Amino acid sequence: MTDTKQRILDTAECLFAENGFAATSLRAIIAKAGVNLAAIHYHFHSKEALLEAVILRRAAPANQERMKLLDRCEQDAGNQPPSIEKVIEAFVAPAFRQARDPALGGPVFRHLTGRLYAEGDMMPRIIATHFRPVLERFATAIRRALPEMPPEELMWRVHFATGVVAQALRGTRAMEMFGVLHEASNSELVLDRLVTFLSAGFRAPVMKKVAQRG
Amino acid sequence: MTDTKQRILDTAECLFAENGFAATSLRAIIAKAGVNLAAIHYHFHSKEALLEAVILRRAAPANQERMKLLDRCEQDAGNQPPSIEKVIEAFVAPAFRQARDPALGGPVFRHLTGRLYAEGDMMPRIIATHFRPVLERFATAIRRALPEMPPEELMWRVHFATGVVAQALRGTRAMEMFGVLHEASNSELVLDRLVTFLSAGFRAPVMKKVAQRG
DNA sequence: GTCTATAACTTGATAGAC
DNA sequence: GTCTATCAAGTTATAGAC
Repeated sequence: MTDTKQRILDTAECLFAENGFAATSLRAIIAKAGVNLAAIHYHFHSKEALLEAVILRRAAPANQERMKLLDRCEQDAGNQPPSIEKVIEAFVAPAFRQARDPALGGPVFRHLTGRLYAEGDMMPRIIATHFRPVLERFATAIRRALPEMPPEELMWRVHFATGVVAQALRGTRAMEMFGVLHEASNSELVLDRLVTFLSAGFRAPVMKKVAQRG
Repeated sequence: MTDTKQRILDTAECLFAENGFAATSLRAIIAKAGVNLAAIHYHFHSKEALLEAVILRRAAPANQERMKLLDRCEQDAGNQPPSIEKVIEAFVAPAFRQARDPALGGPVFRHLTGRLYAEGDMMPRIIATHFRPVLERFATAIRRALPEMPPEELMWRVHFATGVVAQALRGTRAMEMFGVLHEASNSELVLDRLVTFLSAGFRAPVMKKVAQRG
């Protein structure tokens, strides 16, 4: 990959994560990257295709790792389904591992992922294309880990959990707003905290009011 | 309030919720509202001031109701702090109540709130101005409801919970992506599900690994 | 592959008639 | 209060020289 192309990808990743897709102009990217405007259209075709390239570069390996981790969980568990803790960790860990590796852009892409998850409907095509297979596989694993849970209830919990993951990935700037000191958000501890919080939510007994209606 | 002004507010609310702030042009608003471009600049001063007006119109009464509900919880509980369930419900219920009232714009503003929560850092000034007092009051209530929880851990759980609330408010379009049938998201049941999920997350025992480090 | 130049269009904002 | 007309700047994208 040429140096120019890579610098464009890096800079775009950074600015999309920082300001969002719509609010980031190509000219802001070329200014920070020190490249020519036409170079973007040469290497990528359009602004949207650039975003897709940015996503794919990091999401593809992360999603492969997610699948591999889930494979291993299911092997280790033998005939039984893996616990909800293991499934959640398999899904979230790759993003944190990536964030700790400067060669993979450090925490920048994690922020971008968080933003994309959170905006969600803003770029449904891209999300659906590159995340759907992984998400469906994990949805199945979650169903198997909690076979007693009514499907409708489980769907809602997955929905809620998506919000947690997005928030956790996006980082802690929201917390800083309140002037709270806190540990680095790529700490291993955050992953543990996340798994604890989510697993408890998933395992919570179904409310009677809800269960009666189905 | 003039009819024009109100139509601008309604339409802007709708489009900001649908497409985000940056991606919504003033001309898209005037087209859908059937008003003149200059009218926006006459009634509001700028695009950003329009957003703030949109937010304030709904957030102010909702936040007042949040405070009132929390007051009542604390009265009912006497000397003891109210349970985490009650605190969470006091915070979230007004948004759902508002969403069920067509006179208050129905679910539209709830979607917008969810988006603002989720984008978070995108409009920190507005969020900080209009939500900070409420959030600080509720943070205190949560601390009192869970006095055993180490403050650092609690901060993270509040951070995670913010993501859940944002996701729940934003609605279910992310779920629809997977073709799942589901009940209406302004159902009373969703509120119960949300409270159940979040309370369980908050009450989860602190992991040993985390507790050791503080 | 990289550049300049520019087309073609959209944006937020304003001036001034009515 | 509401309109038309317009500004100045910024946008994505392209054509064509090198």
